[in-house]
Parts: sequence; C-alpha cells; structure tokens
Amino acid sequence: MNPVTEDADAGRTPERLALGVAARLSRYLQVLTQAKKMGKDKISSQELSDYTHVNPTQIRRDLSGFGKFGKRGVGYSVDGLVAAIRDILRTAGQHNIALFGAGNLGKAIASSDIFADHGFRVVALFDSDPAKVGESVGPHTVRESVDLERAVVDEEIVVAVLAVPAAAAQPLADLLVEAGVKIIFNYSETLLDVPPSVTVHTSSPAVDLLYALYFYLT
Amino acid sequence: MNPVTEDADAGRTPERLALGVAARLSRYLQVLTQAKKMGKDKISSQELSDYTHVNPTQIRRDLSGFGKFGKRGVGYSVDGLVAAIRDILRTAGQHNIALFGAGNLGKAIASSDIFADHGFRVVALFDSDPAKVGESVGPHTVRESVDLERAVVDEEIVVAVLAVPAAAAQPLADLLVEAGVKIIFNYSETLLDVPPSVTVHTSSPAVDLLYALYFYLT
DNA sequence: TAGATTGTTAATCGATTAACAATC
DNA sequence: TAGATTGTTAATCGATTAACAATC
Repeated sequence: MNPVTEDADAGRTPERLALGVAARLSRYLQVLTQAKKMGKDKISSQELSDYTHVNPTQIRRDLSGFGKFGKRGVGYSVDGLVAAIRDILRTAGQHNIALFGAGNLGKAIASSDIFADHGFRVVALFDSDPAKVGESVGPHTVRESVDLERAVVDEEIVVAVLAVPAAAAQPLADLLVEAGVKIIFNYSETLLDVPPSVTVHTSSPAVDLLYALYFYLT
Repeated sequence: MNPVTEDADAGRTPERLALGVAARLSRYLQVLTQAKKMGKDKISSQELSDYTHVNPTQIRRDLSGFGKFGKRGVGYSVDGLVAAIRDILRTAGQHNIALFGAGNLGKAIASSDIFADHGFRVVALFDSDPAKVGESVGPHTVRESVDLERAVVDEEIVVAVLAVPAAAAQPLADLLVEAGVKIIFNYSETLLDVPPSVTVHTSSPAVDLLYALYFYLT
C-alpha cells in the first residue's frame, strides 16, 4: 500500500514546503510513531489534534494537500500515514549522526532510542577527555576527536549533536564546519557562529518552559 | 531604568499574546541571556535575527508593540530588553521545578544551569529507585517519590520535569496531576494523557532534527 | 442504513516583508 | 554632520477556522 506509486512528487511539490507545514508534519510523525508503539492501527484527525494541539481541520488540510490518505468515517491508517509523511518530508532513509561529549547528557542520548525511531543512527561517539576514550556507552565505544574529519567523510555524517560544555562548543563547531557537517544540533547554551550554509539548532528547554508558563499564568 | 514605570500593562495587553509572538519573545530572551554572558551591552535587530532566524523587521515590530525599547542608530540595551521581555511575558519571578528521574538525563539537567538562567529553580529531585535515594547530584539529594504530594504544595511547584523511562511516565503524570502540578515537561517519548487544565510539553529532538533535515535535503 | 470522519470550500485573521521617515 | 538603526506604515501572503457535502 505504497501511497506514492508514481514518481509524481517532483511535479506535485516542486518547491519547499512552507516552514509551518514542515514543522507540523514532523510533529504528526512523532505522535504516529508513538501511537504505533501503543498498538494503534487507525487514528482520526481529532485524536492527532489532542496530542499535538493542532486544530483537526488544519491537520486534514495539511495532509489532503498531498493526497487522500484517510478513509471517511474511519480515520487514517497509522502505518500508511507514517509512510506518507516520511515521503513528503523526503526523510524516509537512514541518516548518520555523530555525537560529541560522553558526559551525562551524551550518555543519555547514546542510550536512548529517541533518534533511532526516526531513522537517525548514532554512528560515532566522541569525547576530548582521554580518560573516557575507549569506554563503552550502550552499543558505542567512546572515540578520540582526532578521527573527526575522516569519520565525517567515511561514515557519511550529516548531523552532529553537541553535548559538550559551553566553552568547548564554538571551537568544536568550527572543526565540524571544516569537516563538512551540514546540521549542528546544539545542546549547550552557547550561541554558535557558523557560515550560512550550515544549520544550527539550539535546544532550549528553558525557552519552551517560559512559553508554556506564559499561557499558564495568563 | 525600568521599562515599565507605570502599571499600565493591564491596560495595554488585556488579552493573551498571539502564540507566535510569545514563542518568539521567549527565543529573543534566550539569545539576549547568552549575549549578556558574552559581554555584549547593545544588540541590533539584525544581530538578533542572525541568531534566531527571525526577520529583523519582525523583531522590531514584535517589540515596538509594547514600547520603545531601542535607540535609533544604536540598537537595544541587552539588559533593558531582557527586563522588558520578562515583563511582557510576566515571567520575571522565580518558578520552582521538581525533577523526576536521577538517571543520566536527570543528572545532566540537575547539574546544568540551563533552567536557572531563566528563573527556574530545581527544588526537588526524585527517583523511584531506593538505591538512588540519598545520593547527591550537584546541589541536590535524591528523594523518594513518596514525598511528592507534600513537596508540590509546600515548595510551590508549578512545573514537573520528567526524565524517567517511558513505562514510568504515564503513572507518574497521573500522580502529578492529582498533586496539582500544572505544567509537565516530558522528556520521555510517551504520549501522556492528562486533563485539559494541565499542559504537557513533550521534548522531541528527533522531530526538530527531521525538520532541519528537510530543509537541508531540499 | 445510520453514524462518523474525511476532503474541500470560502471567509477571516494574523504573520510577514519592503520601504522609508524619524532620530540617535 | 554622516552613518546607522529604530519605529511604523502599507501591502501581500499564508495560516487558521467553521461549515458541510461526500462517502466510508
């Protein structure tokens, strides 16, 4: 039940998705992945709305722009929708991640399957502390950052996840840019300066919390 | 140099901010906090734009709706703008957090100052594992969850941060709702079912990554 | 069939941007 | 003064929503 039997995508979506649509589709995907784990087979736009806080009409609208994925009176097939959204986002494949920092946060990420569920595979774990090199963390062995440039090329690493102290973040980012990494996921608080061709996403739980708090306090 | 000398806010912003505005103001605040750490005194809308990827005109527009915080030809005072935004978001005070789970992730959060920078104070660290109770993590001592309900009331806890295994998340959320917690910050992958009066924010780095990847691949 | 839920329209609302005078 | 950057307007564009026929 492949939702796209012809290679018609190039014709249908010649341009990028609007930022908002891409963000929402990613969120639907997360909920669908969890719903599947919980044994759900079908899901309605109303249920998706309960978990994402996106208006159900808008969910149907977002999806219907790309095809008719639902069944009236029934809802959407969880598997079918996962496949459809992955196709729309063109992120159906496997993507390799390098993880930097084997402290508490690095270990937490390396041991979790939060990335694996979405097709991201941690293929390397680096730490600058010689005492940590060689240590085992989950399925990984901590490596020296000296291998960095070769690893990026050899292991086709597109994304670097930074779980390092604030002071180490910018120098490391510079090395990563030079090595050809295109997306840096920054868990430190530092503001990173990189060329425009590289995307930095800084994780900021405190910002999310401020935002949630505003709507609680008002 | 208090940007709001009269208590005119009630008159000026009788309603909630639009969702987008509140989200963006939170992000400006994060950048400003970091800029201050880096010793910056003044900042322009262009610089703010470089770090937030928000259009500089929109930044000025967002801010000018609440007052004239900048100086033409100069920019914004970092300190002044931090105070102004905290005032607009009404999150100028201290807010108490309870943290659940003293595993790798819980330890990482407890030791970080990522929340402290924004006025959030971790006042309690709980773990259900008796072996961990009593252990020291940064400035905290791991407590038993039995104290939960009393702690929420006595220590005025508004936000609970969940760094627990997926299987433990929903039962814990049920307890927290009963104890009167209003905001749950969920670091597990689980979809949590809570009453409408409680806000759940599920952290999903993989979703953010999918989103970033889409714009890299296209 | 009866009930439920999608797909889609039409209308509104808010977000976004370019441009530029005001002014530090 | 000259250069820079804000505050603000006006015009456009996309997001959001209610409503309902189509149909499973």
